[in-house]
Amino acid sequence: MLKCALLGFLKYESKTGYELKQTIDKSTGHFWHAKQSQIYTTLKKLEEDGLVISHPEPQESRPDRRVYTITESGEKALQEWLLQPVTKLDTTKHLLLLKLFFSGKLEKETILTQLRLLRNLHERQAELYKTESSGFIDEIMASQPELKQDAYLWEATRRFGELYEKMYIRWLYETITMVEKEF
Amino acid sequence: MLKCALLGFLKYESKTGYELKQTIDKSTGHFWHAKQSQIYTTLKKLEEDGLVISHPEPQESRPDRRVYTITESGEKALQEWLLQPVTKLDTTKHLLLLKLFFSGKLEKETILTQLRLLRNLHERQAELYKTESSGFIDEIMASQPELKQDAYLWEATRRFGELYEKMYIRWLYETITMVEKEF
DNA sequence: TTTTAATATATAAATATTTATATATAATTT
DNA sequence: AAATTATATATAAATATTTATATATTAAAA
Repeated sequence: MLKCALLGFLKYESKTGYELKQTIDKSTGHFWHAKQSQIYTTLKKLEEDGLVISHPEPQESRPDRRVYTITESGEKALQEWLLQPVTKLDTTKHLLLLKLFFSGKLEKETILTQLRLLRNLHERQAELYKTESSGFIDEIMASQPELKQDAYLWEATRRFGELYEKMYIRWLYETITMVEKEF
Repeated sequence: MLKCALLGFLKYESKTGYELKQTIDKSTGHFWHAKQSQIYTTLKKLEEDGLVISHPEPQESRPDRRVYTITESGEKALQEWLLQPVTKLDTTKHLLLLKLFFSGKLEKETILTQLRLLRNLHERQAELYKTESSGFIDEIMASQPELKQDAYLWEATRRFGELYEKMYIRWLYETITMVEKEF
């Protein structure tokens, strides 16, 4: 699936693996991330499949960069993927829940410390989503009005993160209270 | 990490790969799932590492089963893992969000159809969490009171699923409304 | 009563992902 | 001025996960 994500970004503009990593971290990072190494190997596979082409770009002060460009065949593959609807729930993995599930014999304080630690992390993350906030739709509509719909959808994914963190924090408070009372 | 999950289950009781698959599907499935093939290969690795041992159990009417039992060394590994706190947010992957992120140029109706389809799926899932509900804590406390704390934590993971689906559905309604208005 | 579906058991091959490592320059700190 | 950290570029090896396939019995449907 990372293949499709990379095609998605390259549709907007040609990029190097390094730049794609930066872009992903700042945009889809919270719902679709990738390590740099995966990006590089996936780009290679995309090129083998003819969905992108690359050319090296000499630089004076840095190692040469390899810039990837989506091909026509790549655009077709992207479009096909976009049109194919998602028909199953995501099966996500929650390490904290897994650990908690098996923590019945741990000390009360061990569990509470864990839950409070996570609460801090999620509260910080929730702040990030809020400050990242939605002002950028107006900016984009002023500078690149052809991206209006894109901007609304990007905002929707940010909003998901915001709601998700709120929900998570609420659950952590509930669960902390429960452990304090019942353990 | 599946290794640890399997150890967690085997700590309660020895099981075959097949049984572990059933157990996971009914308990941790919504926050930690695994394919049968992964369970079998992971059990093999656990045995190589000496964290479980297995013995074949002949059956008349079915192929022999191989029953896995946690070893002392496995219990130690499990305990170590449980005590090591989670210090990072999960980086989950949301296929719908990824697709939506790149869907700015699709037809309004294509996007709405996709979002409504997902809403149906999530509403069904939300129902499942509600009916699965929390009555089982009382049952367990009556039959196996030594599992009281375990039961409360299991219930907490179910509760997470319930809140998560509520949040997801709320976001879907919001997003559908936004697309109806802005596209 | 033959076929199909469900139960129970697993392996092989392919794909995806992470961790560790490598190289070279620029900027910053000691 | 030397050491450290950050930027920019990637590859190799290991691990995790999914998809496809295999086998044998029982129960259910046609």
